[in-house]
Amino acid sequence: MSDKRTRAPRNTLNPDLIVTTALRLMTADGVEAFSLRALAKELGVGPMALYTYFRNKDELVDAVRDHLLGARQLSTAQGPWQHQIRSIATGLRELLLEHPCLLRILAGRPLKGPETAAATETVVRALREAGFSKEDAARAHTTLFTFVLGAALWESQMNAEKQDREGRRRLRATMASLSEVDYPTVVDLAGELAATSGGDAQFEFGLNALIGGLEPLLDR
Amino acid sequence: MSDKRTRAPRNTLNPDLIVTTALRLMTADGVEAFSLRALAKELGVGPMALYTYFRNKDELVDAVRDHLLGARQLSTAQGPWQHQIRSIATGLRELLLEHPCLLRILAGRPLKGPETAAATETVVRALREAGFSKEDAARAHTTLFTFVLGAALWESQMNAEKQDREGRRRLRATMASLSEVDYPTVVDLAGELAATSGGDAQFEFGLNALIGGLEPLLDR
DNA sequence: ACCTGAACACCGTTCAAGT
DNA sequence: ACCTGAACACCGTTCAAGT
Repeated sequence: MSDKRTRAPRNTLNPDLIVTTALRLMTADGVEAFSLRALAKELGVGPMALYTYFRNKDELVDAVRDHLLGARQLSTAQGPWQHQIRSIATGLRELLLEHPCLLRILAGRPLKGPETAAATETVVRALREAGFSKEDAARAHTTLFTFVLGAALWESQMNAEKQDREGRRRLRATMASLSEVDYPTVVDLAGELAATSGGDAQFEFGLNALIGGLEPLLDR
Repeated sequence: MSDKRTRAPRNTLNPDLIVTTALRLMTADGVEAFSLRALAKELGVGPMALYTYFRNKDELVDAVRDHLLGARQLSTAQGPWQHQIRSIATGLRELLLEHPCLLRILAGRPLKGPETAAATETVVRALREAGFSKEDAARAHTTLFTFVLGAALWESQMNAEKQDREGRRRLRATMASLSEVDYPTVVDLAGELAATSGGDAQFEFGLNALIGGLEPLLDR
């Protein structure tokens, strides 16, 4: 792609092209492997060309994050609050699993911007309309968000580990190495615990527990 | 400390010294800033000296993680299952907040080893003795773990952002920039939402909801 | 305004070599 | 066994300079 013999023409670049290409590289090789130099080479320009559009690497990564958060349109589920927040949470998990790089970006830096305001609005409005207090609605929202983040992060990591057979071997070897004397219950539940490393059923179990635990707050 | 004039004497290094020093550097400057070269300089040796004890950087980071996970002794709380798992979860959160680098390590790679078998044993045993099914006990355990991970990760990041006044300014500016027309509920709950970015109360809210949501499973 | 090349101060890791 | 120095193939970013 990159033809280093000629100077890149003017306006080869624009923010959107940069972000899209960056996302492609991150998806292919992972966020940790992503570098400005590799991106520049892919775009057929020198590394410094990127600095016309982004002040530094962090800003570019933030732009990729905002691109992904903005692309997916929100669930507009109606009905009971349980159904509404379940729908938002499920949608967020799907987005995060579809784009592991987004997950890593979120796990690596705080959200400073209004990138998630729309999702937050839907969640807290559903809760407020259902009758939750201001404080409970706010706390429930963030609990939901951090749960989805943690669950997706863990699931994504375990999926990555299970990609190669070496990883699967390590996981099995670890379980087999556990002393039945020291950890009798863990050994007894080995199969069940292994099944919790990901999947829809595991996520829904947690989500159901969380939602179920919020219901009593309405009676206060 | 590092006296580059003379050759480092034999056995200046040992795994424990390396891990302890690495942890100190990570705590001071963050995991992302941590490098083998900086560690070697701090120890007064060449970078390659470390390779006698660890195959590569990842293995050393894993060793730091295992060091931290092994150091803290587990809660041995007795009594109702709710109290036992609450105690484990609270202890894990404290450990993670005390050592943000551990949090970043856990968020960055799967646990392959039996590092957390003791904590898992306590949780699943408490649940099994309370009458939960094998599957529910396993799922509840992982739900609890991922919730603590996500909550601590988010809290830790928001804390970091609020460290410097620039970060606090950004957070306030973000909230102020939100349109009351588009996000009326978010604007209305601005104060309450800001209060959910961390703290014991926020964590306990989520933990209570989760535990409360597990209770009905006992009646099936 | 938009892209470049050279340079700086870093990385992790391999390889061959000292003691 | 334990530590070294030189080298390789990378980084992000600054600075001065082209067009």
